[in-house]
Amino acid sequence: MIKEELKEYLSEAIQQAIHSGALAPFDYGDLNIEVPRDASNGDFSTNAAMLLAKSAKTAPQRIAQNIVDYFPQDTKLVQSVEIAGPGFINFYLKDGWLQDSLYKLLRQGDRFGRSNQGKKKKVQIEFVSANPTGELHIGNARGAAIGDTLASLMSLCGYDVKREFYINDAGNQIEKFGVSLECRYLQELGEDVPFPEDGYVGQDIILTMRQLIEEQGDKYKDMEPTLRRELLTQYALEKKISTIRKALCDFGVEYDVWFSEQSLHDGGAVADVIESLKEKNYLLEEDDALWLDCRLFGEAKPEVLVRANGVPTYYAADIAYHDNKFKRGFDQVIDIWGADHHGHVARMIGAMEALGYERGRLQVILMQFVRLYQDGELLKMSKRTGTYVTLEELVEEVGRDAARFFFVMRSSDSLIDFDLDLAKSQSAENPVYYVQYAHARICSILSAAKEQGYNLADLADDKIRLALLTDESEEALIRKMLDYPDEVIYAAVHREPHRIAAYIQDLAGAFHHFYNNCRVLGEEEPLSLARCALILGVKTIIKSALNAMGVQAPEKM
RNA sequence: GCGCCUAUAGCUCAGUCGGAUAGAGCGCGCGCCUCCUAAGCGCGAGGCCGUUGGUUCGAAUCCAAUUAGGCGCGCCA
Repeated sequence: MIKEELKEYLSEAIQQAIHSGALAPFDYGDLNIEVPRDASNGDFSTNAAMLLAKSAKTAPQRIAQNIVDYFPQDTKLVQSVEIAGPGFINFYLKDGWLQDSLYKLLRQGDRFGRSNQGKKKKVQIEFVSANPTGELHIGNARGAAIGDTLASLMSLCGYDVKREFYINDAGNQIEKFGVSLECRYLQELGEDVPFPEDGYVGQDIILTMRQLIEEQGDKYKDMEPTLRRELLTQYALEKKISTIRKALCDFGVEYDVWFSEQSLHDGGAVADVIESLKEKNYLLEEDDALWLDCRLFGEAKPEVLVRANGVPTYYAADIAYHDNKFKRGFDQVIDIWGADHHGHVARMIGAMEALGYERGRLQVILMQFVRLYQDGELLKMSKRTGTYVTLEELVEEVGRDAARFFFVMRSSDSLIDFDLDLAKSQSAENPVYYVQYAHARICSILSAAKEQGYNLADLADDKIRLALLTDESEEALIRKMLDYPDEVIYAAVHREPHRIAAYIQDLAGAFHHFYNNCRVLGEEEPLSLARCALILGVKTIIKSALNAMGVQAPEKM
């Protein structure tokens, strides 16, 4: 809000300078106001003069001087404007602006941090979408943490966000799954059946079949194999999906939609989308298979859509799925995939373009892998062989809050080495506790204040003398608090949820610094009340940010 | 071989369309609880921002090359 105001003054100054002939007319785009790292460079600053030097064909210093000369004199906000370094323009605001801003922040309460950046644009975020043939592993946990947090942040920014899980309940994997299930089923009934070489050796599917036998006995034993596999698969999928749903729910993630791949085949959507690609002349027939000519949108080679055996590929189904997303009216579709799906990105985006959807409406965020170490050895994770650490185990080991914070705080571009042996000790050192501790401390102070008879009913009232908050640590804290809405927007717009984790650590740090510098209780009442108001604001922001990350904000620790 | 991601303090990582003296946590050294939660705070040591070249007023950030690691390049998903 202050940045916007400064931007207007700045733009006014440039126009005045041009109008009076001090500067030759030129185009200036979006002006950038930032908060200097070092407060001695002003409360706010802009590098506009340096950026404009080229298009204005004038030295940065001269532009800066002209802007300063024509800067509005009588604003209620700005105390002074000066030029520094190679052409920075630094703004110093009038005393009390921080405290006034804090007042506005407090009036907004838990709406502080929300914005209309997204203008209710309809956004769908698809994440995790793990094969329902096994349990969720630690890599899925990362995707869950990132996707859910991004969704929350975008919601705060005024996007209309839906979370979606795509269930791969069709195709080859499911066939193999069925064969493995059938084999385990028969083995559990005492038959000597060899286990398929590429089957799913996980213990979990043995347990699932055991459960089936307990519930329904051996009634599938003499059934026709194809039908039997189908029924066993159906049974196991339901179990698996509900297990997955529960694990995610325990991890704090709830989806709006669980979308079945099979439904796309059954409903004819796959056939339809192939037909429309055919009409647009994107298809080739070769070796009895049907290919999408990806070269038409810049890819190296065609890709199979329908195999020689008549079965559509995963790619074909995924095109139909994304077509379906846009047909449901989403303006923006975001997928979060593991790095191993990298090769799939360009051809999915290309296929959407081929279908006539504007480039940019589908965006894919790739996350690098989580590598697991144990006893210094790399563990190869594989769902098929059943060697992986599950989401449940992770939550049990390190706790949901620590796990979510850990995954959200790292950029999705970074490869994570996760050492199981250190997981627990790491969790004790996890920065999440630093942030939660700040929240708990505040709660404790506020409840003590209440006990001591302070009236905390309306700390956002204009009778609270926020002007008393002039300690260096108080002002630094307020500055940090004021950053929150911009941080949320930045994280949401750039799809970088890890930034909010970094921000909230900074905020907690500023609070702890304040705590060690100033006493809240036991001062003269007006000051104590002002400080109560201050920390209430901090608490609100921490809670909002942790909530977006799916992390608890405890009242006590 | 081709494509994508990564390389910043001893370790794990941030670093805002290129901007002012490159930051945090952990670990290490010193100090701070008669006081609202010491899961905290303060001070200090620790950097060729992988390497080389380029772009410009200015590069950890952009471009090229190169080295190392991860991932992908299937009628798998």
